[in-house]
This record gives sequence, structure tokens and C-alpha cells, in this order.
Amino acid sequence: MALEHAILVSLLEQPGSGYELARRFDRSIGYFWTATHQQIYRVLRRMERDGWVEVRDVAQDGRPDKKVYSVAPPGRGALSDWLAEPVEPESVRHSLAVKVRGAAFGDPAGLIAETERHRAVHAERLARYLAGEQRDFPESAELDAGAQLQHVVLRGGIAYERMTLDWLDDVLATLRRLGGAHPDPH
Amino acid sequence: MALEHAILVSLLEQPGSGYELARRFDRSIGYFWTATHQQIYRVLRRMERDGWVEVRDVAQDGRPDKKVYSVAPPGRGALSDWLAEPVEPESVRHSLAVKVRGAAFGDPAGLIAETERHRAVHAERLARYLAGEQRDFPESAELDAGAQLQHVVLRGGIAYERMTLDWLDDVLATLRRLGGAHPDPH
DNA sequence: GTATACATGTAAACGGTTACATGATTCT
DNA sequence: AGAATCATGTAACCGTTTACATGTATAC
Repeated sequence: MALEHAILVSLLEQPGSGYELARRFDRSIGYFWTATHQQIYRVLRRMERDGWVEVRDVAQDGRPDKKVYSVAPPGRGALSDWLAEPVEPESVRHSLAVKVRGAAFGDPAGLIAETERHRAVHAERLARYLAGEQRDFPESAELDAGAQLQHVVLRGGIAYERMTLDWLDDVLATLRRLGGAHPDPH
Repeated sequence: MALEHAILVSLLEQPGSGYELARRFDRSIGYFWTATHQQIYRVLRRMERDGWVEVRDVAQDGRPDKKVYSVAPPGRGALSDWLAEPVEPESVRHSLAVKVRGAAFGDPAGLIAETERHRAVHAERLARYLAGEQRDFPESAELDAGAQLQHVVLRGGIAYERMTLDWLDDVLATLRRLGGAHPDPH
């Protein structure tokens, strides 16, 4: 399980509240790990209990108080231990691929709109990642180790989205070829 | 949830026992959906209860009897319904990416061996997919709709593994650059 | 003789998702 | 006035993973 380790990394990069962590998981961390605020709150409580993180209550005017978490030494130790452990390569789950194979027993042309919707989502993600890259990693800048590692992870997100867009185009071409045989009134 | 739908697709392509389904999830279906035999047995029981699949007991000499499942009409209906529903694009989880970002707070060079291990796993998967492609989809063959859809999904698996290998090379180059710059005695 | 493949299952623990709940502030 | 954002939480459910359990047959 890497959620607690992802939280440790995020808090080492920048301390923050559970809510702020949830925002980061939506944005920058989202291209390699996702989590909802409920998950994050639950794990933060466990990590606090285990002494991995420290909390500081911060009063804010107008807004509710927030609990700002930062990594305690045992948390750093836990992260080091985990970094040294092997993890298994993740296995993939693409429900759209299940649908594509299922289309053989239904209506291939009916999947075109769905595939186009997925394509749009991935095109939007790619645009967002590319904008983030231009903003945070300008060319010919001297980057420290942390920034270089962040950049290589972002390049992974970009490569993933590009590959996915190309594949979805391949799927669309295949579905249209099959649909052409028995045309879609849509 | 797509596990039951992945099972429906697999059983439509070819009826089989829970054990055989688990083998297929290890092999051909593994590049877009994974499942263990425990999951499959439990879901098959539920699907049988709901009338989605039919069971036939097959005695085998020497080996234990097996229960061969096939899709019943309500199962086909459930698959059609699901094909027409939109599904959300999956979000990614790559613990290796968490580790790469975490390496900023530990020992980047220590991740090289782990990254190489992942690279080897993905290289092996790619080789397996390419061999399967040559075997099942020879060039200049006339393919029916089902085979064309299977092929486009396999091309997705191949594209994913190629992209991942390239990215892992990028990660290795980055880690080596950092390790060379300031060898961390920690 | 040992390991692997075939074949099916139970039980417990864990992780993730969804719904509900509260309450103030800022933006349109 | 209504919606979105900030901020934290509880509870119930569902899905997944891991460990355990059993037994035969084949290959090395």
C-alpha cells in the first residue's frame, strides 16, 4: 500500500492540511496516485497515531481552523524503509478495453461516442500536464535533484496520456471500419 | 465495476471453469483487467445466483470435476446494458512514481536496481504480447469483427508496455545523472 | 521426492467508494 | 439568492488481497 507513502512524500515536499493534500491528489499527484479526502483523513489519523506525522492547529480568520501536518522522524524512517523494499509492478485496469472486446457481442458503432468522450478527457489531461511542465520546468533552467525527479514523473504522465490518445484513435478507426460495414444511423 | 462484465466477455468468447477463467485473466485478459481465482469464484457464484451464467458439471478422469460456465440470456442483456452506460476513465496508480518522487528525500541511486527490475518485468510482458500478436493476428489475414477488436486491445497493451519501457529508461537516466553528481553516502 | 498444474473453495483483514453531515466564506 | 470553495469528519458498504485448506496428476 502506497497511500501513506504518497502522503509522506507530499508532506515532505510541503506540509499541509488534509484538505490541501486532497487538492494536491486531485492536481499534481493525480497522474500517479489518486485518493479522496475521506481516505486521506482516515490515513492521516492512523499516521498521527503511529507517530509518522505531527499536527499543528492553525486558526484562520473567517475559515474553519485547519490541522497542518508535517512529517515526523519515524515517518521519514518509514519512507526510507519502503523505498528500500521492492514493490510489484502495478497491473492495469481499463474498463474501456473490456467494452471494446465486449462490443463483438453487441454494437461496435455504439461505442464510438463513449470512446470519443474518453479521448476528450485524456486530451484535457495532456493539455494540463503540458501547461504544468511549461510553468514549473522551463527549458534551460538549472534544476535541483527534487525538481528533476518531479519532472521525470511528470514526463511519465505526459507519455501515458499521449500513448492513450494514440491508442484511442486506433480504437476509433477500428470501430468506424466495423461500423462502416453496417452503417450507424447516428 | 467491470469484473463481472470482463467475465461475461471472456465466457462469450469461450465458456470455461472458474479455474480456466483465472488462467485467462493471468494471460490474455491480464493486459486490461486482472483478477485472482478467489475473486472470480465469488463473482461467478453471484452471477449464477442472478441467472447471468449457467453451470454444467463436467466429470474428468483423474482430475477433479469442473464446473463449466456459459453466459445465459440475462447475462447477455446485462452486458448490453453496461456497454451502453458511460464509464469513467480509470485513474492511475504507479507506486514506482511515488518512489521516484520520494527518492528526493532518500537515496536516488538506491532506486536504480528497483527500476531495472520493473523494466525487466515490462520487457518480458512486451515480448509475450508481441509473440501473441504474431501467433494470433498474422499479417494479411482476413479478420472478423471479434478478432479485429481483440487485436486493437492487444495493440493497446503493446503500446502501454513500449511507453512504459521508454519512461523507465528516462527514469534510469535521471537517477544515474543524480547519483553521479553527488554520490550520497547515506 | 519435489514442484508445478489442475480445481475449488472459506475466512479475515484491508482498502476504497459513496452517502451523509456540518458550517463559514467568497464569487456570480 | 445560489453555487462553489474551504475544512473536517462519520458510517455503511463493497471490492480486493492474503492466508489457509484440500486433493489429484503430471513432469523433472
